[in-house]
Amino acid sequence: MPELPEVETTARLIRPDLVGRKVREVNVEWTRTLGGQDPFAFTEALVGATIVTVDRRAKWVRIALERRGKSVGTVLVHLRMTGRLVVNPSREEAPDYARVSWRLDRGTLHFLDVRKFGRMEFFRDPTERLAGLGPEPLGEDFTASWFRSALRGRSRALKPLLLDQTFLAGLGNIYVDESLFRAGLHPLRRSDRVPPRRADVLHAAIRDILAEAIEREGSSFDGFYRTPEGQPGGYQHLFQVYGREGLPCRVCERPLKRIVVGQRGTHFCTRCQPTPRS
DNA sequence: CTATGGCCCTGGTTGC
DNA sequence: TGCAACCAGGGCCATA
Repeated sequence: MPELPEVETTARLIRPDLVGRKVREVNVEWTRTLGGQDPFAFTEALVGATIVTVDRRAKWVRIALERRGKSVGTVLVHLRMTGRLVVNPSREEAPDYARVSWRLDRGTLHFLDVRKFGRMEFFRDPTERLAGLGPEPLGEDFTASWFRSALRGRSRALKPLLLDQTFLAGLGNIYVDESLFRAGLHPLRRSDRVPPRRADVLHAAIRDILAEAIEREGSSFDGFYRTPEGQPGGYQHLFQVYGREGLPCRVCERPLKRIVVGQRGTHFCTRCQPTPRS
């Protein structure tokens, strides 16, 4: 499932094929991908516009558009579970599971999505849509001291709190489990009971793991995530706990455990991440 | 504020 | 072999 590293990789790899391109035609094959927006209005907003930037905020890919040198809006793409963005040379037939396609003056951008949870939405000003998001884990705002007091200010279990995009933006199920393992923290530990020193370790773990995963172009393990070029990522080879239920912990060799927390599969080591007292 | 559960979706896996 | 039930899960929403 695409999380920050996979979305970052996607944005980086499609950017060179998109920046400077003009949208010639838009095809909406699955209306709900537009998240309730009218397909005609969506198409009208895009056709004739030129792509000026492609970047990422949280798990959103942002594609900014202009006309005659003036900004006209931004398309936000959320890959959710199985979404992918790929750019094909023009004239090729739309690949399987193409939900929205943009024919460009050179090539075609396809939004592929098996499970149809993904979204592609147009905003004149995307600020409001992104307003509630927490800080970027790799950004300057996400400091150890901010994190320490932010944890103290909440009293939720770490796992759901780190998944909460309004608290911290970009983590998903995989990288939360991996970060908690590296920091030696149980997923059900309450955030306000994390000692400051340990909060610092978790802070570093989150940043280091995300950076390492970006270096390896994300994680591929279930046949879904691929880079826009069709290649699997490489970080799955470095998983310590995710998807390793029953296998020996790489640190202490005790079999790893899987529980369900907030309807999410949660993987951890009972020895390296001791159970909180209450 | 926090917790829980349903919903959206489909392909792959499991169970009989 | 065939088929139905079940599962994964990010974000959002309703409810307690």
